[in-house]
Amino acid sequence: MPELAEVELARRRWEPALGCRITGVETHPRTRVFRNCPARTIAAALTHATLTASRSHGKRLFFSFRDPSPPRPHPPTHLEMHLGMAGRLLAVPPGHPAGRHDHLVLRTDSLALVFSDYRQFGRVVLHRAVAPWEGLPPPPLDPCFTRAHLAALLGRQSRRALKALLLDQDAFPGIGNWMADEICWRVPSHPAAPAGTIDPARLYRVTRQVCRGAMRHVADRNPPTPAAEGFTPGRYVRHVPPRTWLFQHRWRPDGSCPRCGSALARSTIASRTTAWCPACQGPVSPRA
DNA sequence: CCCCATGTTCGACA
DNA sequence: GTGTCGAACATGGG
Repeated sequence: MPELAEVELARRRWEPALGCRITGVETHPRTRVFRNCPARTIAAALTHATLTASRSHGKRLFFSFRDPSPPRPHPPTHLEMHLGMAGRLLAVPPGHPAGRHDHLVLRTDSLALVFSDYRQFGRVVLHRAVAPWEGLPPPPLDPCFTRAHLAALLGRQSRRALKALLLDQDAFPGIGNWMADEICWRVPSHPAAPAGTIDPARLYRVTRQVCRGAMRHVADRNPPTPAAEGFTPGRYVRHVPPRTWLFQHRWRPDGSCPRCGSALARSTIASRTTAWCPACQGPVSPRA
């Protein structure tokens, strides 16, 4: 699921509970999403706390909580989540029972907030610190992600394949496999082309276009919660980018380029299945 | 049974 | 130090 727009959508799904007090916390009896942190520690930190803020940063999510009890200054509580390959955040009716793949359920009076992940590649990390998101590299839609910043990236890693660089979360936080292909296709440039051969201004424009478009089509058009009362996880709708995007064609066995109609090529580049248009982007990997 | 999957991490290796 | 690659993680779908 989750690249930056899906992650932002996940954040919005929990947003209706802003200002709500957590009345109870349930954790899956056998889960690895908390990694080394005992589930009891998570539950203890969040029970009776109030959800005060949330933010998404690339593929990371942060939820901030205010502790009720001690009036003493103490380290703030932040919950960081990563959705891995199959993680989802849902808001369901308050009494909704935890399902087989629900690893964390935060109960409030009006909603239950669920972290669900059947593959368990996701993770949930408890931070007891001030602003754990500080110092992270800027995602493409961050004001700090400037043309100069991108040009410096391309210069520093000029020999790396463009796709490998796009997938590097220290360089392009929030870009994943499908957005990387979408960006290469729009530049247009072969995914294996050395980063140093790419025009920084062009890549900057296309990267921002794809990120903004993904936000519009995926995060903005999918409502945070289903409209109907008595909703269940299955009632969530799913909007994806339109057919003018490579996204809609990349997995079809007979997929063709939405720009020129040529048959798409598919092979493994940067260790990931990659789709591209041989006519628009070149049939083989160019050399530096 | 086989293969694949919008991700990250770790160890091996050129 | 660089950069790449395969395996592992756990589960479901074709």
